[in-house]
Amino acid sequence: MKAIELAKAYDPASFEDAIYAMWKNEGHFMPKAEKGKKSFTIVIPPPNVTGVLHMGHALNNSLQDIQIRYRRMTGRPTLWVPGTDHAGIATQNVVERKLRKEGKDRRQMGREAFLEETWKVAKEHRAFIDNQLAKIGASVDWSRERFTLDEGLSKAVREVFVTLYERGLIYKGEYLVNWCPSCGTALSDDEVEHEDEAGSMWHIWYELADGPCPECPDGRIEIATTRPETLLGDTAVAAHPDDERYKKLIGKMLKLPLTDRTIPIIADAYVDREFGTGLVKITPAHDPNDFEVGNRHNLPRVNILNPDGTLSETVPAKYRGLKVLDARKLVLADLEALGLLKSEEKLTHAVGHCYRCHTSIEPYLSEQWFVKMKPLAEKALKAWQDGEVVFYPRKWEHTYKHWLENIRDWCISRQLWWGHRVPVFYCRHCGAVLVEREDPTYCKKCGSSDIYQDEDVLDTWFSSWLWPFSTLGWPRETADLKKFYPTSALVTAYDIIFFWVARMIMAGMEFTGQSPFKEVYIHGLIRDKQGRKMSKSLGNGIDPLEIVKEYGADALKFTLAYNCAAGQDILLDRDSFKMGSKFANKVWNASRYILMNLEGREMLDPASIQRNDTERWIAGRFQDAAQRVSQALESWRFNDAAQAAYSYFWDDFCDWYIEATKLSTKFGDNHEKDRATTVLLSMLEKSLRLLHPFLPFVTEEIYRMLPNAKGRLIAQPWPLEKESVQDSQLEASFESLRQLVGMIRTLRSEFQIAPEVRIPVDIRLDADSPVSEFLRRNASLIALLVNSPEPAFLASADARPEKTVALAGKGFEVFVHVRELIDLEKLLATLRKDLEKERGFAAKIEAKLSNQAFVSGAPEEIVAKEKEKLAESEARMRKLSRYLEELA
RNA sequence: GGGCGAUUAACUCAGCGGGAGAGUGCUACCUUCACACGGUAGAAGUCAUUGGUUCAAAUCCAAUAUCGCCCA
Repeated sequence: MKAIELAKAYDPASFEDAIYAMWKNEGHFMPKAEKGKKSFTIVIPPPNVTGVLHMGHALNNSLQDIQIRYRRMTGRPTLWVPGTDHAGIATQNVVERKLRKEGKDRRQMGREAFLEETWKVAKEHRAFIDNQLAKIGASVDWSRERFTLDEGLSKAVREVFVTLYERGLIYKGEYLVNWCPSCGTALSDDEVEHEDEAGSMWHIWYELADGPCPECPDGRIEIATTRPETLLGDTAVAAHPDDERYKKLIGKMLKLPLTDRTIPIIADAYVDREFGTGLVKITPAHDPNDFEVGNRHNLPRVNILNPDGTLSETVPAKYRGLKVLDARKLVLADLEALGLLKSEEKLTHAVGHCYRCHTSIEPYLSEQWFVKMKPLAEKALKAWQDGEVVFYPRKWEHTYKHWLENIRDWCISRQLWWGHRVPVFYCRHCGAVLVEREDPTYCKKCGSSDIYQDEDVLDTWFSSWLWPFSTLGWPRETADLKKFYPTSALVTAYDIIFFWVARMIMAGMEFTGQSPFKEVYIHGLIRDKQGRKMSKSLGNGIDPLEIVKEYGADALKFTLAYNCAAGQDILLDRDSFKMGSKFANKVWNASRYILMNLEGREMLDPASIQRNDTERWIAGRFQDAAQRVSQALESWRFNDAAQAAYSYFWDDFCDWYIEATKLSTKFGDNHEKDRATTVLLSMLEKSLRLLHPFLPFVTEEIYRMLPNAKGRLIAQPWPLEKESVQDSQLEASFESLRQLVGMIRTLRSEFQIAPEVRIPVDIRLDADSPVSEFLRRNASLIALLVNSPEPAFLASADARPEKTVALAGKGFEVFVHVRELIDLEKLLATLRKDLEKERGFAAKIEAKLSNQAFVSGAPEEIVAKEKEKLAESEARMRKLSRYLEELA
């Protein structure tokens, strides 16, 4: 063979793009048809089409990619469906902002022109996101990429809307909804973020219309509110029916301040007698609870707001057109002037904000479309109870359950243009409501063709909740749907369990009769080292593409996986990614070393090869690692998987195995060199397969150079063998060798013996030592690893050689010929310290063993282990004491 | 108010019943063999506090404190 020269430094930028293109062009991302193998499918959580992938996406997609690559290698037909989400509000905001900069306005443009513009922007952004996914190495099947506004997915939305309508689960009605005055649309409850804000509780006097009376000599009552401007929409004041203080006032009328209206005092059990004065102003059009009270008492609803959040025609002229906060100031000032403002106390209270633009949400009375959620939620709950869907970690199932059990109807109409238009038509002639699978051209009821479509669009989540099956072709019975649905797993962060995960399960149960995925893996969020969420406003975000540029996609992926412990948030800074980068570099250089030494070597027939101790040992370590990685990935424990791979490759493969092979490759004869090289190449090839899911690019790049490569690494079988090659005897023997080498190295280091100084070493084997054969057999290896001439072996009865420093091993002693090189006092101190430590250890075990409760209570094997530990410790103490005596 | 998590080495975190671990950082020595993005060796922790269960507790239970998240 010829030597193969890899570049001296690992430089991911020089090959990652080419490798990705190669995988893609060769069709490796598409599922292979394997008979008899169960498919493995993941649908990507679709990012917002106008968004930019942040570190959270990088984590999410890295984890999916690791799973997908692992399952693909196990031979299952594996599919990862990519795609994006049209993100109604967010996208419309982006485009409107852009238009404003150009001096345009969507209303002037008209719906059609606006949508055309939005499609253009969406397409550009989508290409950008696709590129980002490719950069981080996501092995998604691009031929199946979907967008929530695609024709097929829109069909699914239509089908679902009409079906739910037919089943009586969709209705239209005038209710209080969460209104974002800035976005100009209704939002669902889940789209409102509550945040504590500093506010005030104002106490206001309401005067009785008929003046003072025996029940209220003061002629006025006190109410408290955090939103004084809404008093303009009050239609009653309520007290608890059993509240003795106000019983006699029920039915009396009040002058509503600042207006010429009068409102009644009513009784309703909703009022909390303990709170404030026990009297509550009732504003049915601006508070959810008041809305209910209003319904019970048939109160009028006075909607004081316009859709843009300014005060409407229903309020006195001076307040009209003011924004809520300005109106509040003016109302307070006017109340003050009238002597009706009793007091103000500061408090903090939770205020709802729009999850897209962060504007304060107003409860707003309007006509909207809703989905009746109870029946859907029941099915989703049952699916979970029946074990059809399992969460990793399990704790998120509580969140899921709690949300479903307390679910409220879902407001699905949005006052936007960008999205799936509500598929409802109205007849101008007879007022009929037409909900059909195809757009009607005339009214089915009266035959008139004077019909028009609802202006609103549907909530984006109304299309994303269908994602796992709509992407596979539903409602058509496609081959993909049959083969890949239900999908295997969903990978997402916990912040969208409500928005998305629970709703997908509901939709899956309702429309396909099964849970859309079997497993839900919930990972944490990425935060900075101070634990703060990464955000644009804080400027503490880390752009995954910059990390890819600086360290490579493998470093990004590996670092994220290594730090991804079940259910925990991940705290990172830029430097954290050095970890993955260093590991990739290590893999690169270990491979470089092996490949650069192929000159003149010949590959031997693997069947003819006799493996030496180290080679059998590393094979065992490899199997152990493969097993641990597999198990960890099967149970979604990414950090365990990454750590097992890491410590195998670095601590075992590089530090011991490769080092040990130098004995053969540097000092062996040609046949021995060929033999060792053949084994090395085989172990490297297997190791690359094991590492591939975590470091796909660098492993594939190296694999291309391997003389023993077969095709592409991405398509190679997962290297876990069924038969165990582990040998605990061999493990233990190798452990002794490591101990022996470690002790000598420590001595050299502590007494500052230069590395190039070769020091002779004798090894005295204990009488019954189980490792004597092993150590004798590996004498040359020991010599190589500690830089000594080949050690001489002594029997237990042999005398200690002169002028040596003694070291106590397990089953052996080492005599190092360096007495004249070292400081006697220091050596004595070291020995005393060791002995002291050993005594402390032995004393603890003795105490345990002399405790009758322990001996009788603990399992036998534990007691036996303790006895063995004590015996070992005693043997070591005997050796150490002897060394001290000899020195004295 | 209800729920969930966290508290382990200077930092970021694993471990979750049987002698305290990793990565980074730190110290010493080494640019000689693939890697200084390296090697070898080392220092570093009353596992938040207080009780309890157990032969045995960082690990299980209870309370407390601090921090964080979700829901109302």
